[in-house]
Amino acid sequence: MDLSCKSEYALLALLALAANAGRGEPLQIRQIAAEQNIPDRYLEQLLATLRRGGLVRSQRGAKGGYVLAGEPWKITLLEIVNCIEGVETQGADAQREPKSVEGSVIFEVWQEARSASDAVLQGYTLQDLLEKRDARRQLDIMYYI
Amino acid sequence: MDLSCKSEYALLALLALAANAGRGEPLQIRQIAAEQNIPDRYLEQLLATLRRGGLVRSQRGAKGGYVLAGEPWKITLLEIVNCIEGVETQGADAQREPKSVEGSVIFEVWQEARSASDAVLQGYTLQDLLEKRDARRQLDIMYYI
DNA sequence: GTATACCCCGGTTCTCCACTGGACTTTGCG
DNA sequence: CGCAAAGTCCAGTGGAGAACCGGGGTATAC
Repeated sequence: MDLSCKSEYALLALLALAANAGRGEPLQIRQIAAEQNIPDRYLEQLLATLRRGGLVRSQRGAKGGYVLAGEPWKITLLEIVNCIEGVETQGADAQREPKSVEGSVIFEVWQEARSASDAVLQGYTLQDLLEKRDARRQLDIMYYI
Repeated sequence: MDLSCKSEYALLALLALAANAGRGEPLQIRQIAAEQNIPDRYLEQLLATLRRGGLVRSQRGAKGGYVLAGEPWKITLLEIVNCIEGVETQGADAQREPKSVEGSVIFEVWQEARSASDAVLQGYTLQDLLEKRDARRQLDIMYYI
């Protein structure tokens, strides 16, 4: 599981939504895309996927936009990645039936490695990322002085 | 880090070489390719990469072939994957300079996840895989009865 | 010297990722 | 109502990389 553009864009967008969660107003695609340097037509697809996954809610029409569907401290990075990277990918991985004993042993080890990295991703929520970002900003100010 | 054909083929080939390590005779590409169902011209490239990485040694000419360069219990899966998947991939990952604070925070989390899965891969050697395979074979016999 | 292996380099096909475009629908506001 | 501003759906493109194949060269055992 390497970091793809897709996942990174989705994370950035959700982070922007989480930071905006206090105000009642929804954020629009153009705004998120502009401030995070993401191609807007592409971000649109990702937000649609996140909506179908139930992670964000959308408001159509003028003054519309997107809001986070849940609390920032309840949404883990693993949920986000699983949603954005597609469940059918897991299916394709699972349905490759092992042709040899060696193959299935290798596959088991890889699943273990995958579980390990999934556990890390499950250990972080959007809220955690916001806090890490703020801590990082403080650090940057320290360095600037 | 998902399991690619490349890595799986390389693992299978090295497993065959490890199982053959007792005898002094080298294994030939055709033999490995035939018994593991790997396209031989492709396997040739992978073995060349493994040779340049110092994981196998080759013997040219008639009665030639490949032998493991080291002891099966000293070669970890992480070494193999790093060798076969290319070091320049890590470079490309590392050299993507973060454009925003959010981006670098995300990147750090992903590195942590990567480290976790790398640790799992480092915890297994070729010898371990051979033993897992043998245990699996015993299980299959039990089921057969 | 010849057969048998590895060695090197290049090409081909195919799939997927990142990205773009256009037509449509829904909503707010004058 | 009518228009503009937003999201929604579907369809396509371009480039990159993965998997694979072929041909000619070189070393080695017999």
